[in-house]
Amino acid sequence: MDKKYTIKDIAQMAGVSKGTVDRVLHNRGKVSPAALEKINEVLNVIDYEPNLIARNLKSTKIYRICVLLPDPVFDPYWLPCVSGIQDAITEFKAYNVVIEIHYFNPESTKSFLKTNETIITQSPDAVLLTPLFHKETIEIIKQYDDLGIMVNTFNNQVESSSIKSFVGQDLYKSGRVAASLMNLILPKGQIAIIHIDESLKNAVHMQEKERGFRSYFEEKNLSNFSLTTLKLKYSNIETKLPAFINENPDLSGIFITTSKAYQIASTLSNVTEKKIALIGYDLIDKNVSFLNQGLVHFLIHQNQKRQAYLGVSTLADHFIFRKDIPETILLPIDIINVENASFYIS
Amino acid sequence: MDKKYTIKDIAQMAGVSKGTVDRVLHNRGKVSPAALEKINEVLNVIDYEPNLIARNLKSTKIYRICVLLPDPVFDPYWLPCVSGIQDAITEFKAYNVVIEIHYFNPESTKSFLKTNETIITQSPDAVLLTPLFHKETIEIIKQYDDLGIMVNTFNNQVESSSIKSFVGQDLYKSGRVAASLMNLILPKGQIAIIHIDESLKNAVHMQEKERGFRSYFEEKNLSNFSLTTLKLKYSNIETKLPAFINENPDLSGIFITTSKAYQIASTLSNVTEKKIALIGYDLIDKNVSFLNQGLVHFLIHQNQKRQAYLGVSTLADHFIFRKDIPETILLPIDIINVENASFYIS
DNA sequence: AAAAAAGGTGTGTTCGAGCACATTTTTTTA
DNA sequence: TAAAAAAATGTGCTCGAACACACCTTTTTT
Repeated sequence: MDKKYTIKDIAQMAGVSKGTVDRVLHNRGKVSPAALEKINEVLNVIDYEPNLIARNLKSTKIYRICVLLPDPVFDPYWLPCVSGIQDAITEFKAYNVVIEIHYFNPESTKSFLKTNETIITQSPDAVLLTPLFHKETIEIIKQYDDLGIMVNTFNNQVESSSIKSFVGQDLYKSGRVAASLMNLILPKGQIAIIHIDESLKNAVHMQEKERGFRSYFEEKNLSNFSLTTLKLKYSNIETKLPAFINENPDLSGIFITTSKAYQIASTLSNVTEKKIALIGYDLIDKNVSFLNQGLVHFLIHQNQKRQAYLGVSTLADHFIFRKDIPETILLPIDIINVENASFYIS
Repeated sequence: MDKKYTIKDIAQMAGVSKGTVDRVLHNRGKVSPAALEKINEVLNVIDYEPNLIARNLKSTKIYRICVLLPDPVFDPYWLPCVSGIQDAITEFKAYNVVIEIHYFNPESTKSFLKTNETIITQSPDAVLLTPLFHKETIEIIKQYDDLGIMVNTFNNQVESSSIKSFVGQDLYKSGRVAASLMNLILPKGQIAIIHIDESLKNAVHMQEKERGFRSYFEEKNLSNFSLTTLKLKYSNIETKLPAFINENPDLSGIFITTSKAYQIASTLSNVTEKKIALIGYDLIDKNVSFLNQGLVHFLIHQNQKRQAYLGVSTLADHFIFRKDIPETILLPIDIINVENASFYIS
């Protein structure tokens, strides 16, 4: 019953040749009704699963997947993605799948567009990208779609019917998780929601997290808390943050919506002795260092490595094994404190 | 440069036949020093990676892996393992790997031994088991070793040189994680560490968690807490727990070292109105239900599904792709509260 | 009625590794 | 030096799916 049937087996059972069975299996036509019926009868009885190894061995087609990634040189946030994609490269090297990373400067739309052009000249079978620049991404995706190049996204969500799949996290919910932890650390007081970003490219990202964060406090009617939003840039943290702390003596917690918690922690430790609860995102080295020092209380792990890995591996599995590509994959919102951090760092 | 070389390519480059190349690659001998050198020269220049698909297609050998699992009928704790193994079955069905689950009654050593005998008669290539019964497991593993059957373990750790691999969690550290969360919820008071188990088969498991839990409070010198250990059985929770609560009016938190937090939560809700912080293990339905009701504050996810999956998949990867089997795989200690639970339930 | 086209079927080759076996070359022995 | 043994090397088949192509049969066209 567990026996694995081959096309040859089916041919023998149906009393035809393997060529005819092949034509039936692939709907290639040129089969008489009589033969079709005989073969279908056999197929209904047995459970035929084509041998994927044999199929793959024969196919000489090489699948090309390009990954469009912000250069980690500009932001270490993207470093784990490289490692995730390298895992995929190793895994699928044996099959006829070539995966290439193309970097762009996350601060420059021009760089983004230029790298996309390079990719288009390569005419890959699929592209995985992070839609950092909303308007430009929509344009680009349309181009890919016209060329018949499949597009998957990760990290940032963008609405487009041309996108095959999205891998990421539920940002609203992750804001709620942060809020629930903050509520555990603090009995009351003022909480600042700090967005740090040079440009506005992460705007939606950050807003969703804030929305989730606020929704928790509103829903629970926690009136002994007051929430304030603060927008900062890398360049003005050192001046604006101390000023904000002076103006808000009741401040007892800060939720940082990006991976830049370390910048807040660092500035904070120079400015005040006061114990302020910090919750941020991502296990980048500097954040973990402050976590270990006790200056950051919790980090939410967005698992970019796995996001990137899943982004390409679903594509590769689709090409090699004809697996379906799930429309959305939402990764769990991992809660990290000093005690369990080491297990998430790879 | 990325070109994939075949044995035929190497043969051509070295000016020998593919048979000779094959003998060199597999150290099968019967190769002249001259030929050896020529081939090695080529191998040093190019980066030869055998085509795993072709290798696997040829091999007619069917690998058999047996999984020895406590029947989830007796304890739903084991249910996710079944699903994890089924994932592996689906994944490796295409290759020549047959994976079978054999159930035993976790309350009966006899059942454990009997199932092992059944497995031995099947003479599989490898066995994955949960060493619930320490003494019996040691015996059994020795038997498997003598028969040349590879043994992997998961969930419970057992010392034996015959064991190839262990997949699980660092229980000491998971106790510490629980402690750090408890310390966050409570400012002070008495905390009970409750072990619930019918027999002693989980003794080591539970003790490690307790040790970790206590170590956290000792290390931090948290003198405003007092820790008490309490051992219960399924049958006497309803009587002993209320009595314990009466005797300890200062009790403000409970750490349950097994997956039976729901039993404590259920009894507690009938006995007292007092808000007692509960931290337990595992995302079984009843636990999640109490988590959603707010009666359980945190659950630590032991991810049995992934444990079981990794247990067999490392074996299958070893057989198919000759991958190394890691000696220990420690899964992350996932912190779950009501806000992020849904993402971990599959 | 002959030729052409379309329909139907089977055969044979390919992919790359692995291994059995045949063949050639070298060395040893009588 | 010839025969036997050993060593070295090459050839050819297998695994299963995919597909090209050759072949035969039936239908359509001129």
